[in-house]
Amino acid sequence: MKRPTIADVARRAGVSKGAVSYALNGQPGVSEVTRQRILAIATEIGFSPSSAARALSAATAEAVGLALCRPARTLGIEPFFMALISGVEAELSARSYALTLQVVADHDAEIAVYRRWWGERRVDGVLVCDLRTDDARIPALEQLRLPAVVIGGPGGTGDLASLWSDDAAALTEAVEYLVALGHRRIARVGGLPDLRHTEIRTDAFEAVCRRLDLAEAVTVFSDYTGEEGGRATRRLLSTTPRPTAVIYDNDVMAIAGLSVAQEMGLTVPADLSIVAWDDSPLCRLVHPPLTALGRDISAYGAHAARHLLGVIAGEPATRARDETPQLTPRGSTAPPRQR
Amino acid sequence: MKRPTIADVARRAGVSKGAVSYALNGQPGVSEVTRQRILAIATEIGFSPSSAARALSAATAEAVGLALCRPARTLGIEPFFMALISGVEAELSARSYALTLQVVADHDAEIAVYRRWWGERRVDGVLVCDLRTDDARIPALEQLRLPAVVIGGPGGTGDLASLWSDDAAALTEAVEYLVALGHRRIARVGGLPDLRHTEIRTDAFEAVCRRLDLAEAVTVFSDYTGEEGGRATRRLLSTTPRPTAVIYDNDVMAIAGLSVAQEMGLTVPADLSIVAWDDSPLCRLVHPPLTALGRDISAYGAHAARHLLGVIAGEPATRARDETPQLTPRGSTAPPRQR
DNA sequence: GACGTTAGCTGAACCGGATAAGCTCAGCCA
DNA sequence: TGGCTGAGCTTATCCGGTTCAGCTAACGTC
Repeated sequence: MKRPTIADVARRAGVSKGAVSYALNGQPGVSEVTRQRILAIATEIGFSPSSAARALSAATAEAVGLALCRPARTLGIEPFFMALISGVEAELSARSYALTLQVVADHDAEIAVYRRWWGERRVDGVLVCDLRTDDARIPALEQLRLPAVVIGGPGGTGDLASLWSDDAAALTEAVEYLVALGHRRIARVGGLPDLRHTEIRTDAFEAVCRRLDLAEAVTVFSDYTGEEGGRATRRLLSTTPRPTAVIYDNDVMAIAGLSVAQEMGLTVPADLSIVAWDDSPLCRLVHPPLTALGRDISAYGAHAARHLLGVIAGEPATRARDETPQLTPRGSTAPPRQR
Repeated sequence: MKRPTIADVARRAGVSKGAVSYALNGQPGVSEVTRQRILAIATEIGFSPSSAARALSAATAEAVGLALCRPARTLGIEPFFMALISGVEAELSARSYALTLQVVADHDAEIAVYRRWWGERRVDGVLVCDLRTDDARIPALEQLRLPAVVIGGPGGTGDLASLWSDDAAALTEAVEYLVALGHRRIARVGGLPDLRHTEIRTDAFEAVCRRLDLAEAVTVFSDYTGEEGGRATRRLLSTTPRPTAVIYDNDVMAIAGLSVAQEMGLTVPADLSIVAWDDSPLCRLVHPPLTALGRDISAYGAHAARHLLGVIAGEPATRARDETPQLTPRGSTAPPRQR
């Protein structure tokens, strides 16, 4: 089966290539009668314009890039990325943009990918995940002038467009909720310490603990895997006095923490309350179901994609705020047992 | 920052565009001295050839497509796809192929995407997931002559290349293992019934139950979500006599099943043994950790990608077999309690 | 009836590579 | 010395679109 080109359509319609181009792109320059005839023929022979040819002359790739910089090991487990991607995709495919994905080992490799994509004109813009403090990708992208939307912040995104959610407010709400239940010793299992949102959450945690006059705000850092989450939990639960509540920076670690607590003979929520970030179906799978700070991650991805398409179209690079994560109380939180 | 083109390199090297092209692609036609000079200049000004221009003249996109046809709801939870994608990616990026991803609603939409990709010359080939019995995508791809590798089978893949793993053997092994522990009433929570691999597993399940003279081989079909997996489990555990072991078609349903069993006051594994497919870190997160049929899904993806690149290069479309899933016994299986 | 005006189209240039064909010149041989 | 060869380059063409300049015929205007 031969792929039809614009010349095939032109020949069958008895017009020039240019006329076909005008007709298909809704440009003036052809009569309505001719346009309809050309459209009918194009549909009939199943013509879709070569993305390469279009990219070459229009200098636009009709594609958006996403580089994921996490080891395959942790990529799979967290539902976060897949949900994000499906949201991004929904927005992109509605405007027939393609999504180009690349898994990279570290930030240097990621910057190299951006540089290559830019040189190859393979993408019109990129989405940047997992913002770090003092992130080398930001100046690199600014220098390339490659349209980008940073998913993260606020702060540390340079002059690039960004999309952030108010993690500080969400964490504060979670702590206040636990305090309202009667908790005074609250600990936290954080994510990778050099990620910007870990820093934001840690600062917020310390601030609210100070404000509410709680015991020292202990944060143990981890790497989002179940193993590390379990280990961190074991360490926290071995201190005296033991915390009566733990907030986890993702769902996978929270589930591992729940397992560890039960293994150590503690009853959740009577002996230990657990709050997870990244509410996902996983949180409802376990027993008791986990109280979680969640938001619609698909919508977050869609929002980011929409924002990026705007920047590509030439809109100013603004900092947009997405919805604040909402606390959904479930069975894993309760007043602490009186002792 | 202006993107350098081949003309820029040519100008700085004092040669023609053609000479640069020969030099960069390792073709004869330039002296070694000139080649080195051109390469040095290309590196210096950070030149990478426009993928669009190359695609246009070479008629190759240097990209592979993957359409995911599951609702966003279930896509996120299962680690399977993300692991598969990271394996595919590792193989592709090593040969500087890009991966183009698209999430679609159903098979008709997926076929439309293939048709568009083909017309746009956007991809050189595609990976096909979630093979169904009597799958409309197979004839569509054959008709387009779009290189493809079907992940699934055996059987039902037409003349397309495919990659399959011996699910029948794996399921048989799991049943034999449970029988060796002393189980006689084994049930199964299957995936979507019109998926080819569900059919294969169901057939294998019925065959081994007949051979070992077990009670009727009951399979309850589900949709891979935790909700449905839990519901199916509740139904199975309410029958009399109750099964003493359940095999689940994915990890998420198995975890939900574990939760339901514990909620109903059953002890796992004393009252109920549980076996999960798709061994993933999730299986080790819960308590007790789940006995699982697992394989290296990243490697599976890499294998599929390698196979597809071969087909694109013109190798015959063969049916390759990947490693058979291995049973990893953990805490969720034990001899049934004597009653 | 001569003269704009404009709608509706054509022809050609262009995007940035790959590549076939052609040109130049050194080296070699008769 | 002239002809032949082949290495090493240049030139021109092509891929399949977009877009601009230009052409033609119909129409309105005074």
